[in-house]
Amino acid sequence: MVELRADARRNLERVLDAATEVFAASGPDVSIDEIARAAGVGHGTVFRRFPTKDDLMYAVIERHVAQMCAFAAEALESDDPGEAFFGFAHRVAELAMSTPGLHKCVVHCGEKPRGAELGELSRKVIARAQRAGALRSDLEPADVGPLIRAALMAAPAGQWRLYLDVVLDGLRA
Amino acid sequence: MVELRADARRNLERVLDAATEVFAASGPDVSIDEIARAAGVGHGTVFRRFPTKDDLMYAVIERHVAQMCAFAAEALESDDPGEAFFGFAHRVAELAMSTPGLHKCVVHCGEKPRGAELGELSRKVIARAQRAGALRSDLEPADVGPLIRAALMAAPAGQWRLYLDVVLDGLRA
DNA sequence: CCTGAAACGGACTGATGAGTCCGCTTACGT
DNA sequence: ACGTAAGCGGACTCATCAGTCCGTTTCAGG
Repeated sequence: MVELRADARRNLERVLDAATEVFAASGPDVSIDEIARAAGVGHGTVFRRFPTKDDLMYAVIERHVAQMCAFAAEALESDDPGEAFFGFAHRVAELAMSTPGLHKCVVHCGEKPRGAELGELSRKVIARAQRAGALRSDLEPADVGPLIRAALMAAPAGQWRLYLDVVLDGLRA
Repeated sequence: MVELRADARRNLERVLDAATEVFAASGPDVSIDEIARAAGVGHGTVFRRFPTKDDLMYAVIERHVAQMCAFAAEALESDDPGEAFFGFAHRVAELAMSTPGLHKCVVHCGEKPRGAELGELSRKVIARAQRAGALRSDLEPADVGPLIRAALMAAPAGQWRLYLDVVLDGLRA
């Protein structure tokens, strides 16, 4: 990609903005047509930049996932592994639930974009908390994420903090 | 429905059997065509008995839900509300996870078939346990089901008992 | 048997959504 | 200003699936 023509760049931005908005509002199941309409372009234009719907979704959630990775990295700096884990969980949940639609996209994309990196960092945060005795150790670090995500996605509108609290309580050693 | 012709009755049974099997294997998203094929009938035949896909699904999960209602009724007899609730939760989970595909159907159908009845009975079991101080009371009885269901559905193949355990621990007062 | 109503099943419709194609338009270097 | 390659967008294909319709087959009672 040497250099985009001015109109191309403008449309690319419009598409990304619209996609972010629409995915945030309605989750991963919206059609490309809807996004194209919101962006004020033809859907051919969307597909030219993002060959598949998933490609577009990855682009949209990239920042989200990067931010979560940053939280994890930060948690690894703390010298109280237990506290670090619970703080991390709260921060990630806060970010995820600030735009539930986008979070569903993150879940939908699973390991693809920077998911692997996020998974790896989380695993470290969790394993460290387990080693410190702050977290029950009869489950794999890989089980913690799904449990929390499941609770968050099951929660009705304003209730997710309560649901998170229940699961985190259940996770304590 | 005065009396079904012999071939009609035979096909009806075939359809119900096939639908149970296929829904159990693949959850609520299978197509009617697939079920009809498994039953060895045309899909027109399926639609004649069950005007919509949901009608078929209701018919298939009816026993499932009835069984869960029975568990709830039984739990209400017990004179230890706390124990009754946790036993109920385990029994329901056991039944649900014995055929995860069907359980997804139950979730999909939500309140429709005897779901309302099940919801009402569960509510009583939960409220009783809360009154007895065995369950944290900062959540509504209606929140307990979703939390447990979410954990079960998030669990990988063999791990659901562990996930259930985490959530139930978090629910204790 | 034989006949009519019940049941059958597959062709058909209509909706939806991802991804392709190509004739027209427009930016931009010369 | 102008030629051209990059970009555009919508019509089109292809696949899937719920639900309808109707010509044909089969059951069952007389």
